[in-house]
Amino acid sequence: MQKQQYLTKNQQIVLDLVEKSTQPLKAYSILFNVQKKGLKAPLQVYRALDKLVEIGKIHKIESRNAFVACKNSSCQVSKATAFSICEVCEKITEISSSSLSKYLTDFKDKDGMKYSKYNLEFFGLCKKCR
Amino acid sequence: MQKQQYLTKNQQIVLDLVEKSTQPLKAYSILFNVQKKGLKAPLQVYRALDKLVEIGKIHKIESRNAFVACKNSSCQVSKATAFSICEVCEKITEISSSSLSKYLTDFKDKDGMKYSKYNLEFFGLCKKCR
DNA sequence: TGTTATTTGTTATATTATTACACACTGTTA
DNA sequence: TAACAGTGTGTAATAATATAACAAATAACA
Repeated sequence: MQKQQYLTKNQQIVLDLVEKSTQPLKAYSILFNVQKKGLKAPLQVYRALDKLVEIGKIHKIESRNAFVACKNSSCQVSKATAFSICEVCEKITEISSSSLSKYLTDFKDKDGMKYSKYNLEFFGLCKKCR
Repeated sequence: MQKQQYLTKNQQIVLDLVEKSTQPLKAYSILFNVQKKGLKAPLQVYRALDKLVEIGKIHKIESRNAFVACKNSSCQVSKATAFSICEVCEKITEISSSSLSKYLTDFKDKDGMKYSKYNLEFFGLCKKCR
């Protein structure tokens, strides 16, 4: 069997919700919102989220246990992510800076080790909150 | 009242344990290990961890919900952290690269926004696992 | 000594995430 | 076409991670 080409029903329902949201959503908030669509159990949501993260449609904000849709339409795989997080209003923005991603993708540590993936989270105050 | 100068008993117990460990520890594994020393409840551990993270003695590996002692003895505040994580053996190393930290500390986004703190996690395979 | 902030201990509970198992769907291949 | 492999689904139960709320103890210091 080939790798899945299209999203399944559950994955599409979850993705639609996350894409509509202007801010990151928590898993159980997603669950609450999709219960009318038939996803009754946490696992149904987590499975959809896992897949969507794997194929790069959404990202997980690790420090917040929350999920956002990937804004970068060409993003097929989630292997280089960077976010800015306002510590007051919790506004979260995906950073797309080619110089930053180039710097980090090329980064080698002391032992010359190169990494296949990274996640970066910046914290500070957004414009409004300053 | 002045900012706390020395660690409290609970904080010291938790720090000692985390410093002795060669790998990151989970909160409930810490709890299990310090129960003989009188810390019986999760909250006692979490409170100590919060404080230790705040003063930079330990860092949290967000993607793993685990805690490591800071290897950098001069690290007083935890505001710029970077780790490498092996996705096979889960070995985690704190990266101390002055060029990396300079690059990230100086990083400004499109709007010219500068951040006060960041956390970076690299994923890949360590030497042994390749 | 009285005041204030911080820390502690305790119980209960909230939040986040996974295990386990039976079954269904889809395409491959023997 | 029947067996199978891989993936996805539904469900219940439970594990793992983290916080709320409150009363009491402790430390700093005017």
